Amino acid sequence: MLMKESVTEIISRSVKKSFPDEASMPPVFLERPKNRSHGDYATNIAMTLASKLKKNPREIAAKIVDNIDDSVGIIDHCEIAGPGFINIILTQDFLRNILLRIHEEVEMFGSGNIGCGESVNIEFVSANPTGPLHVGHGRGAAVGDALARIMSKAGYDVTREYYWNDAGNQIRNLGVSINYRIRELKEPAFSKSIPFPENGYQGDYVKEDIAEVLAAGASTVIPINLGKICSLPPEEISDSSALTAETSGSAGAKIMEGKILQALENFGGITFDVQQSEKELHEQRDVERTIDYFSDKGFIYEKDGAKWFRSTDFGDDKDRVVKKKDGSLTYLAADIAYHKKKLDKGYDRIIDIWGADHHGYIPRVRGAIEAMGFNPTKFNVLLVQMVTLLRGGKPVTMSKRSGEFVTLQDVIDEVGSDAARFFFLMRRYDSQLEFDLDLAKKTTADNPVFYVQYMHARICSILRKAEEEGLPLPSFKEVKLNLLSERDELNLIKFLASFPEIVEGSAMAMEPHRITFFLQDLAIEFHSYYNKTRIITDDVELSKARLYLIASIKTVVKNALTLIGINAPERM
RNA sequence: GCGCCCUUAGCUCAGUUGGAUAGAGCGACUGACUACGAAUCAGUAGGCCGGGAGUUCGAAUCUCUCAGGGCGCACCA
Repeated sequence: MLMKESVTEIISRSVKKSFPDEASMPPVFLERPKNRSHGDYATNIAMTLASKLKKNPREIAAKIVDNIDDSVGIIDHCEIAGPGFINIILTQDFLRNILLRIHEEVEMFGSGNIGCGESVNIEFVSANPTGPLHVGHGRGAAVGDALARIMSKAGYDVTREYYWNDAGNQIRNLGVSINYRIRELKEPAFSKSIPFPENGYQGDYVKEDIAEVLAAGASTVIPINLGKICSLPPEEISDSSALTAETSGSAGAKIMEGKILQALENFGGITFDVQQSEKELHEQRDVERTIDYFSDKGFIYEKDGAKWFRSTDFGDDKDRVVKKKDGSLTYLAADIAYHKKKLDKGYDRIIDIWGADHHGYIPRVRGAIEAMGFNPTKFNVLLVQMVTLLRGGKPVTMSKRSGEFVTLQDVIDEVGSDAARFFFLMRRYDSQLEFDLDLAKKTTADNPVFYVQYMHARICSILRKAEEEGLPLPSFKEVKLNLLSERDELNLIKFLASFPEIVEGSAMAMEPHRITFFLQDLAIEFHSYYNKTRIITDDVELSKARLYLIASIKTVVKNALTLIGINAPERM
């Protein structure tokens, strides 16, 4: 049980005991006061009861405090402050015993069950397989992966999913781009007479990662007809309706999918439980069936030769086409089928992580979800804001059209996976992020990721040193924890004790950045403590107690870093 | 034109259900190495929480309005 829960329960019991005649009482909420002199926890319950009971909040508070029955010895004492806050001060013994729990639970410390096994599907990245991942995708990946880890830790049953948009026009556009590059490889003069396809993908990867591979016959996943591509009349190379375009596009997409998954693997080992292909939804007629299902329910009508989803019935500002005049299905149609498939699997909650530029798309998908009878509040879209890379204090210019952009892999190669992950999680996901590449590489305290990892390495170093001096990490029985009586030491213990609550709050609010902030705050506290306090002293008992403390810190730091997919180095 | 998000210290940002004197980091300035990692630490300065109105015991937080910035408004994906 969380420390906070135990305290909440004690206060709740006292509230009931103080006012037994009241049928219903508002729940007790505890907060951590910003000001440390206001205790370890504070509650405003007396103030919220004041209007209901028509009494002075301070009187109510006094009564509640009087009726507190704390047999376990968690609460040292309470103070009534200001307009009627109850400030709660915990006993030092109770706090110190948290260290025992950390040493017992090790990597499990921080786990909780606020999720109650609720099944959650988190879909993230889902970048189109028409090009490499760029920095924006990297942020989505960092957020999604961390959220999945955090929610798992908090007791949710998490499924991680990637949706491949491997069908439609963009794949054919990729196909004509590939065909053009293949032709160019085979006939060096080709590009002089025929211009590059208008909607084509200009990036070098089309040439280097796809066309060269296919031209060499190296990919066998989807066979392409090289002879046909090379014998096409030159003006038809840009014809995206040609079968060769689709085949080459699919072959190229397969190659890109591999590259994307590899980049994610390199990014702190991001993997997925489920990968859903859009093409497959079409091939298995899931999309057609979903439209039929919507038709049966009366959500579809025909106008101007197209089929429309009546999304305005569900809060959208206009109805949306699902089947075009030419008989082809829209992207939305497939996406509805895709979400139906997820819902049919029975998830309690669906979380989609999208780039913020897709926000206009939410009402129609939410509408479709509501139309399927799913509670729309269980469908969450996290919109991840854009990233600006800075080098030398100046934004790095990127243009998707010309194919000049910095890929996620480039950033990983330059600053490392750990720093990239940390930087992507240094802000709330919904605020724009400035990513300073120079800062991310620095090995000084200015660089937050370094500063945090250094805390871990430093602790490891001290523990090694202690061991060399014949002071191995003591067991709980050999430690006199009451020697940890410095203010800094108790503060550090409080930090560690709050970790499970941080995880819980982070999971419930779906805000991974809270873990990053927690780590930075803890690092400040630790480095400061280290600087004014010697861990290894002539006093063996005191040294043992302090070693026990810093070993606890090490465990919590490692657990927190793991939640955001970052290594906890023993040496740097 | 309509819709969504944003505006907090010089810069980049936190601020959990509305709570007490609004917090960090960076940058700036002043200090600390016979040391378990100075790859660090201690201290100082810096604010009308974009403006205005409302809701209430109480607002950075909720509502309205105005200004400034970003992003969307396809039978594209």
